[in-house]
Amino acid sequence: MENKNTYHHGNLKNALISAGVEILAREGVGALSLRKVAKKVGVSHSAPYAHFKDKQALIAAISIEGFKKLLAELQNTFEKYRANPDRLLLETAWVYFEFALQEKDTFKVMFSGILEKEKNYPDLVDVVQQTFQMVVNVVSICQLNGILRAADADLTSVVVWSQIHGLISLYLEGQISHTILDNYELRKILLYALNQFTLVPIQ
Amino acid sequence: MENKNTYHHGNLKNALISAGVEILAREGVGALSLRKVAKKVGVSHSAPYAHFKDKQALIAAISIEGFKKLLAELQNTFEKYRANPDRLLLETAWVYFEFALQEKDTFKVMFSGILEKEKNYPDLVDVVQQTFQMVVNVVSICQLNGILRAADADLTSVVVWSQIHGLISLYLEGQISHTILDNYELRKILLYALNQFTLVPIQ
DNA sequence: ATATAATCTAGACAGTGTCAAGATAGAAAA
DNA sequence: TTTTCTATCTTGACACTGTCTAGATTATAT
Repeated sequence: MENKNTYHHGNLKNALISAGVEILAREGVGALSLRKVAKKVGVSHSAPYAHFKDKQALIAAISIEGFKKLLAELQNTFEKYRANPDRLLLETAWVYFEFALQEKDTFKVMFSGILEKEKNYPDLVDVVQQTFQMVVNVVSICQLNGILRAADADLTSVVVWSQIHGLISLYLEGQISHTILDNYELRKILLYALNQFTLVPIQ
Repeated sequence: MENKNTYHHGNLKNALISAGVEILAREGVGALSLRKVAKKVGVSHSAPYAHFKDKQALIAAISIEGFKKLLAELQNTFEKYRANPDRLLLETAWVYFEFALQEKDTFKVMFSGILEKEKNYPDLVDVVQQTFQMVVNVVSICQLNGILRAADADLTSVVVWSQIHGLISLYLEGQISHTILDNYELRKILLYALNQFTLVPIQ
């Protein structure tokens, strides 16, 4: 995947992260091991320790990568729909859904509490905070345009985010019964959920 | 924990499940291993294989135990508040929160997608279905009493459940920023969330 | 150029899930 | 009761895991 001729890889840290993301996509979170990541990059099994304190640190880096990608897509959507606040909310939520569906196992890693709370990864906290800020931005615009109630934007954002996150999480875990999924497609369910929050019906 | 004198344990299957639950509570999901569970019960490292096909099967059994406990508490709450539908919704959600907070890692195991969807555990599907049915019951009563809109009870239940589940999940993962948690306690946030759904404000 | 630091390898260790072969004991059949 | 069968449990092995140490290699700074 990278230049492997030299003793020093040159870009090992990023190569390890990419390899980890690929393994997540191809084989799932259960197959993610430091040794496999190292082998995939063509480096010895303990080479990663020059760049990551432990496995958790690699997972944190992968999470950061995931959040950055999600954040970028949220920003795109924001620019695209900021003039149409009624669609902005739905499309923002939908981007979240699409990310979770496409990067199923990366999403799982990002939110499944593998990382212990004790250790704090400042860069991760940063990008999570930025991602949440995007939700706040969307909520704020919707409030200004009479689509959402004018309550505390932070509080509303947390609740809206939870709604979206809970829905896609339960869906990914297969917890939403098929009898419901047969009657309503995912986007319809999302729409119904978001319409609980809106002052004006959106579609 | 059980009679350990005889060669045959007598109640090994249940003992293994209990030991697993204890390890989850004491050391967290990262420390849950078949060998540790076996040692805790005082049995050889491969004795569990007489009762569980593999580690996933033990985890499924632990999940079932968790859902049964959650279900029992939901049923208690239902009986307690069925005459007060305005509190029923809140207290049902709160029981869900309390379970997740008390049995943090069991909750994580129940919902963190460790179990592969391919393998299906009928008993697990059963108890999950029963748990969801409790939500439907609560939602139905609330609809009959004009607390919730009279829409499809299944659809509304999925969305309400997602809201509750998303909120406590993000909280447990530490994703809800401290600036918000400093301003609002968890129950207030939950209340605000549920009031998005209700026709009449609840408190 | 030389010293220092960053990067990578090789080997080891304890712990893991899982399988195969065999020991033990309770249950069923004779 | 004795015999057979089957469920249960032990022992030993295997490949794989995360992590540590010691040392080799290369880049960087003095």
